[in-house]
Amino acid sequence: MLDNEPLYVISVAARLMELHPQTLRKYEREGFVSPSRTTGNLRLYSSEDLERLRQVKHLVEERGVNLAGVQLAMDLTERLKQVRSQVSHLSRMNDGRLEPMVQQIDD
Amino acid sequence: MLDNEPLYVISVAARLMELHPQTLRKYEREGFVSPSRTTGNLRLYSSEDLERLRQVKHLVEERGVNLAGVQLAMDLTERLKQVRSQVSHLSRMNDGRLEPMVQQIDD
DNA sequence: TTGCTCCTCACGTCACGTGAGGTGGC
DNA sequence: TTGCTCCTCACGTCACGTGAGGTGGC
Repeated sequence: MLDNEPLYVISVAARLMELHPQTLRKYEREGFVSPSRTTGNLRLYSSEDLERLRQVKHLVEERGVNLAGVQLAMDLTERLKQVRSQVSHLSRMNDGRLEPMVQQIDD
Repeated sequence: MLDNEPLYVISVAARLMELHPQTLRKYEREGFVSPSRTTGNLRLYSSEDLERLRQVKHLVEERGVNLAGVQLAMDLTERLKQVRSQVSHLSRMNDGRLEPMVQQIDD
């Protein structure tokens, strides 16, 4: 985390994300995001927090997934990311002699 | 598909799966399962169909995922399966010299 | 004929978003 | 003080499961 990273209180974060402040609090309760706090207990959202919120918002609004589904999808996406990094590691060990078997599809 | 594979009409499939017949029809409408049909248009569920239903039932009942989330989870699981097969292929090419970087976690 | 199947429509329940209400400290 | 924040409670809406109702063919 950078020292001069911008941080946003909930009203600003909510406006930036076009989400209701109560929704941000709910997503925190669900464990999707963990904003830091001021000594006065006010939430401070980092760019990283906003990025997480963007992912959740996309799954909920665009894809109609409920919060249990968001949880699962983020777990699976994380695993996929790990296994893909393993593929890229193994490919490098193979000195570029192999073609990828599976094309990466991004959505 | 085997010739002598057992097939079940909806009442039997529903009893085996402990799901309401209307729920089976709904899951078909959602594209989670595609039972074959008799010439008289009756649904016939194969063991493969039941396995798909088992997965859906698990995600819905145990994990609380809605149907949009089930769709997404099954897509991601399929991709994970493909990438993992790629890992195992690459590992074999490496002649067993490498340790796996990532442990497979099954749930 | 009986008991199944097909379909559509409707209702109860629950999750989720969001507003209200009361509090307290920059 | 004002306008924010904190929290909890409550309500409207929508998705989903499931029942009813009417049909038709093994």
